[in-house]
Amino acid sequence: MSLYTISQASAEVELTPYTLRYYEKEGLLPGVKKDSAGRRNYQSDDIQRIGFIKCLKGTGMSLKQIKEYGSLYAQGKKKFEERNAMLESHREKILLEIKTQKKYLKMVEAKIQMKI
Amino acid sequence: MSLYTISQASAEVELTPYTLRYYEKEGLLPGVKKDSAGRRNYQSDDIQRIGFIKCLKGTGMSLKQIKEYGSLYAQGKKKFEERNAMLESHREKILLEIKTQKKYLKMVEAKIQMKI
DNA sequence: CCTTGACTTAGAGTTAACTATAACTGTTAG
DNA sequence: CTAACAGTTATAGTTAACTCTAAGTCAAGG
Repeated sequence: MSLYTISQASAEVELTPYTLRYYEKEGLLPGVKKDSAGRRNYQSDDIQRIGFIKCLKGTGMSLKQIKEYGSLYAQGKKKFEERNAMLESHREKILLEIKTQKKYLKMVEAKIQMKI
Repeated sequence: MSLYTISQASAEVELTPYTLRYYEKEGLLPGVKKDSAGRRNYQSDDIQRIGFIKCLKGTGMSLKQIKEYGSLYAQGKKKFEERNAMLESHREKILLEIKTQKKYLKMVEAKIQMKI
């Protein structure tokens, strides 16, 4: 099925309908189609987009920056360099974050081993 | 006997004096000594504690839970089991988080490779 | 003695990201 | 036909974690 109501989309992407509307209102998810009664109809393309938003957000990008990324994306080829630079630098951030998490993991494990 | 003023401690742990006072007010950092004029004197032990708070916070534990952990810690041996269970489950959370970050990293890298 | 500056407290303000409410509308089952 | 239901909007409220302000204290240097 390629069409989702807001509650189906909500279940699919594991975000509440509130959050989906909020993301749209904030401009993170432009162009969601609506039916004749004004109800949102999420396409599988929208689901993909939300998936990537979750990825960026889950790696510490703010909604503001995600919106910025989306806007570059919407501007197509001419903003390709800028958009990719953004992803590259975000990639570095994730790598660093993983490194930090591993360091912290060691600290927690050391504390567990202490047995005091 | 290394002693730190709040601004020295702030520089040492890379948290603002505001944040240090806030943590103390919230009960995350009980027992910080003060001099005769009422000014905080952080001991190297306090610096260690703040380091571990940063570790827990940096791995997604809420200040509320960190406070809870600290309170178990303060109750010594009798709460050892409970405290260690908390760390063990937090350890699992970190492992999962690292896994998720790696997945997201792959997604970002895939997007970079797309070149579109 | 006086000013400067680093501290103190209580409490107010800020920000991000939701989360909920109220009032309303169109769809569908009985 | 109508009641329940799932959606809509605009707007208000919540939460976590700071961050700042105001008013005051204290010690040291000139």
